[in-house]
Amino acid sequence: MTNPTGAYHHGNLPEALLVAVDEIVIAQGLENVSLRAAARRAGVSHSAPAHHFGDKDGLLAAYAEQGFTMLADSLETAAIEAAGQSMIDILKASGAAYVRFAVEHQGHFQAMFRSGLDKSTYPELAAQSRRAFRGLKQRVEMLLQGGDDAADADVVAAYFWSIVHGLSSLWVDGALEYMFTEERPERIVDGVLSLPFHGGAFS
Amino acid sequence: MTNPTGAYHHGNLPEALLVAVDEIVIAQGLENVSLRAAARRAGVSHSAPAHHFGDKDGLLAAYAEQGFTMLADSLETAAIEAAGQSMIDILKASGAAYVRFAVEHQGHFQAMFRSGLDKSTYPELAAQSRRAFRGLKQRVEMLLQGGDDAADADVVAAYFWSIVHGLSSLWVDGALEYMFTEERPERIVDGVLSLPFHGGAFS
DNA sequence: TGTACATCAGTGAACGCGCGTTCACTGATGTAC
DNA sequence: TGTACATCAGTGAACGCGCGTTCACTGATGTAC
Repeated sequence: MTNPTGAYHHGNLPEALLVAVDEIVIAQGLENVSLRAAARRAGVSHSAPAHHFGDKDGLLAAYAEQGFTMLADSLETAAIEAAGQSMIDILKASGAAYVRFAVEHQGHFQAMFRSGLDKSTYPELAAQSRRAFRGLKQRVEMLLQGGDDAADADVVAAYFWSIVHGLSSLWVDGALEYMFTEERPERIVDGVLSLPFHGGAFS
Repeated sequence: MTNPTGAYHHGNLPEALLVAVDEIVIAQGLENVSLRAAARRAGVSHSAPAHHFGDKDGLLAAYAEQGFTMLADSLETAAIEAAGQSMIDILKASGAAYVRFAVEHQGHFQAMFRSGLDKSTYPELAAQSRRAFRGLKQRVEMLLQGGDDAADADVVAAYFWSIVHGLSSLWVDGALEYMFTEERPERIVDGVLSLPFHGGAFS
């Protein structure tokens, strides 16, 4: 009887704990996430999280998986909304969605790539991360089919992924703002996303 | 009289502690660095590190600063060695040096961008990070001077930086190998670094 | 050549804290009959 | 309509651990005279 509503049963504790984790990562960093801190924020006893997630890694894996699910959904939505435009514009929209996701869900983004979790231990986490990447790669392959270049799809996919992941990482870690003090990050990102297939072999 | 040589004075404890930090980050992750663990590895008492670095953040800041110094030096060396080649090739060599640094010094790379240290508290850290970035930016500006495009130097610098930083991050976090299981990361990186100014406006 | 002394480098005990995990438990819910 | 019972959700005490930081200290070094 310690949670906000006064009820013994929380109602949706797993979800509430994931929200708590997100708040902690944003406010105090990924390294300060703990089962006890999440429980505190959710207003339950310190041992409640283990009941749902097993252990600390289980909690982090669920949080990261939630992130990959959201990212994959965002990329899908962006591609659908850009349908009918040129392949280059569809890719630009996907890239913008990737960076937007990273910035709007900085906590998830960090957990997804930096938690050091072994994906083979968490099959659902692995599945969602592959789903997120698969969409990007498919669109790169569609772009290449239109061209007359014998470009390597893996290399071009890695090229595009590096750009959007690099922008995301630099922004999330404060490096973009630190190095371009007079620019709004949004403007930088928009400018960069116009360059990848500019001129040359891909247009 | 507890250190390896049996001497009370260590000789070069600050440097030995930075080596210890590096080993810890590589073996156990950035989040497991502690003053006590570093002291243990260096074979000194747990309170010795504070004597040289003040507190934990001081130790991490010194480690990150060492990283930026090495990165700036590497980029400088790469540019000097590529002197005489085309601006595009000089940039490609710089990008390769950036990624090589990140992979060969994964511990430093993580501390440099992910430690969450406030650079205004550590002026030397700030200075070295700016020095590293300045070289990259200057070479991008030299490339643009040669072209007839009114490209925005900040945007092109961010573009190039995103690519090399994205490649580095994805590699360091294991994502490159996870997503391209049949490829050697070296081949992916080499391929990607051939694309940025391929064809079009920059050639 | 020796001695006094200042300075620097590292020690070790102590403190309070937050952590992950375990476990016997209790409260709440839902279902079979 | 009620009751017995199984199951699920969350509690709270306890454990051992590693941590950052402080502080009075001791050992080693170097320098002035």
